[in-house]
Amino acid sequence: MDKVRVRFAPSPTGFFHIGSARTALFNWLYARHTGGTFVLRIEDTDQERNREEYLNILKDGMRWLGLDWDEGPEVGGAYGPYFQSQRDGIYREYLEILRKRGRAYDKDGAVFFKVSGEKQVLHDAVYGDVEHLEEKDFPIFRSNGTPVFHFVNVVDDICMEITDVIRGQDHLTNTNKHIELFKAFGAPMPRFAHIPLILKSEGHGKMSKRDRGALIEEYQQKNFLPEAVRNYLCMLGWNPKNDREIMPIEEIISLFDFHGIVKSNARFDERKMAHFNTEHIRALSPEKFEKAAREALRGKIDLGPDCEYIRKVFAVCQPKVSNMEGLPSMLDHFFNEDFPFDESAKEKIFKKGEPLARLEELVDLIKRADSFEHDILYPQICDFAAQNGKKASEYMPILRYAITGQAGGPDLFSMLEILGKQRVLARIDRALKALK
RNA sequence: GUCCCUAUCGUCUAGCCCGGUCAGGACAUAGGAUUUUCAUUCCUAGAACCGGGGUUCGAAUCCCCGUGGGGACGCCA
Repeated sequence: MDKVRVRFAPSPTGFFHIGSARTALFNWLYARHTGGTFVLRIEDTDQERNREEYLNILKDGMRWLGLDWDEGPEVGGAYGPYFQSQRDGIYREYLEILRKRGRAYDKDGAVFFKVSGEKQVLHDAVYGDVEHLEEKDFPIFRSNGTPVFHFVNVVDDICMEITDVIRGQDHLTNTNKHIELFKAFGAPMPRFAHIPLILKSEGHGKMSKRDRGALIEEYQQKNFLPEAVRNYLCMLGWNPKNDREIMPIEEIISLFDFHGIVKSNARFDERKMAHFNTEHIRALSPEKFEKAAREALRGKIDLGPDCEYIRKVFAVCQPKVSNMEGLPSMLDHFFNEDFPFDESAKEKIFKKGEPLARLEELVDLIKRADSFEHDILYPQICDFAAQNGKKASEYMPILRYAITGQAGGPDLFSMLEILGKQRVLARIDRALKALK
């Protein structure tokens, strides 16, 4: 069997849509699974709508998702150029072939392809055999002289020796036009594999640009883990048939094939996406977590250079983080003694009892404590509460609030240990004054 | 309107090809347990074979017809 060559052929006329991203992903997976070549080809024949910035967003999004291409813009390759706007000469040559064979004719200043009038059968790797009749001749060159999608798509797939066309199911009936063209050129037909569409999480139709979660840049901005987004996208329309979902990409690559692709369209679910993100964050090594956290905190909290303190802070926070968006508020107090006291948290803590009185009682104990180690201070405070005939839960929440300004967060005693006696006492003092 | 695809819990899905399992997993939801803080974790529960015909001893699984959902019918890609 020939070496697999697949391509992702977006047109840079909009932002990087989640559906496009998944098409790119499936192509990439198949290339990596088979040891084949992943080509990035830019279909920029519609001059009206193409914009340089969209191309950058696309390339940036693909790199972020780890979808590296073997041929295409920036990396080059033996089948270039990889921009359709630069392949005009090639399209003219192919047009001549069709003219000579009597399959192309002029009409209204445009050039039309003459269809065979015969029903074509597509042998789709996912959907099986699909019969369809293309009834009408269709334009292949516009009256302004530029070639049309169906034509350039097929010509390029022939020139670039694409073996497998993996694309959205919205192209299923278009494929008929493409089959006609391949046959008219006498070119070998690639294998087709259409993949189901991603539907809106609510309402009708497929995911559109305006839907929440539809653009890859949203996830970049919210500091989702790219491997989490990629993992979730893998499971939308494909599955390994072994009940596993959270998986390293290497495992997915080794398992990926057309057999696992589902035929019915999938509804996007941002909660499940969030779950994948949380799982991937928790699974990060300390080093990778620190790297991701630093990225998420850039411009928000100045951490300074790497040090033991930062590593400890990250270590207690990582198991509590569900998404990187919440990280700045969770970490703020570790790097800022003037941290704010959260109002809604205050309400919750002051709802019953006399938390400030309890806090004052703790001051003495903390002053006398000769160790701030988690395993020593923890029982001490429990004992202290018992001696006073109170529950430890009357002391802990207000202490947490005093030293962090929040009602939740990492384990209290781990934080006390990291902060140390002086800072804790100063914070209690500050809280006592601020909350009176 | 014409054509094409599709149909299992609210959602993503396994099972279907090669009929026989209490129809399995995950997210979400609701309870509970543990953790004298916070969260995690764990357990449990509810929750589906679109409808109707057929074939068969037996249908989620095969066939037909409806219905629902999606897509394509551009000098967009």
